[in-house]
Amino acid sequence: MAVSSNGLGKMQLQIMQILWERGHATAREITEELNRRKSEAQEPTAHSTVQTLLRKLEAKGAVTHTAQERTFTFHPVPKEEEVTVNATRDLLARIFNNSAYGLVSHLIRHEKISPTEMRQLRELIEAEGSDDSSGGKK
Amino acid sequence: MAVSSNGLGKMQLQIMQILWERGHATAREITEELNRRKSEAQEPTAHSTVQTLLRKLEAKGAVTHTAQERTFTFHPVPKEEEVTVNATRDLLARIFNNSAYGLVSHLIRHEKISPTEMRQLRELIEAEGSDDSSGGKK
DNA sequence: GATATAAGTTTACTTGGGTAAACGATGGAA
DNA sequence: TTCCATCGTTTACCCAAGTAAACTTATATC
Repeated sequence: MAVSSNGLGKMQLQIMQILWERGHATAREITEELNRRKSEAQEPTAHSTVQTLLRKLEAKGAVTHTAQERTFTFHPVPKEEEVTVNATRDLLARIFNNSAYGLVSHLIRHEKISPTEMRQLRELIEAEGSDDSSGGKK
Repeated sequence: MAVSSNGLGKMQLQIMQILWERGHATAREITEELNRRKSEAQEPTAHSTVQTLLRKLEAKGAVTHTAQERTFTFHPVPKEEEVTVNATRDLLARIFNNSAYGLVSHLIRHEKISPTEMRQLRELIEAEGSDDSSGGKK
């Protein structure tokens, strides 16, 4: 394995994201959307590459397909949230010693957060801090 | 490439972490520390594997070495913070559409944060929110 | 009906991470 | 002085991701 311990590579993740947004898509649609998203100037991804990636995604159970005539429509299997949770936990474990606090303080120190977002964040934390039964945790 | 777009694999990152902690170390020290850290029950990593990894790390400029007699002492090249920033930005870009706020709110919703940490977090955000000149940002 | 088009399938290659045995050299122990 | 432990080096796999051409088949078109 490699990258992100979601079990999904960079391209694979992008394909999943397209599927999550649309609900489902054909290989052709995915190829086009993928290339629409990358800035011109960089090589578009070949359609056959996308098909190979879909194949590998299906092999590992990340997508399924249904057939319309002779065209496949692909459906995402894992929920986006699940992948998000895994990817985040991976970073947490690998870099922040499983300290969510460590990650947040890193973000505040090193990443730009607009005043608006800062305010929202404050509200979020106020709410969560005073009411511990908000139910989101795991 | 793969995993984490720090340009460092899982093992490579662990080696770097040991080097950051100690400042420097021999291959043998790294192997031992690495295996000390993994729970018994799982296979220790062979020393030659560690040497190969060090070699690859050196090839990509992540470590350098100095020789004492016929033993190499390895030194980390990038700062830990730099790698942390990159790994975090990678997650941010790939999963959270570059929204630090999105990541933080995800953490609050899905990861356990102790009341103590929650309080520290609140303080951190209060401080940052009211005083914008804390200098950490980039 | 011949053919271009487009879908899926097969095959193949590159790169990078991880794993580790085999090998050569050297220095200390017996 | 011989031999073993230990360096570092060389060599060799395996696997996953990514890339994509080549191939097969079927359909729609001229």
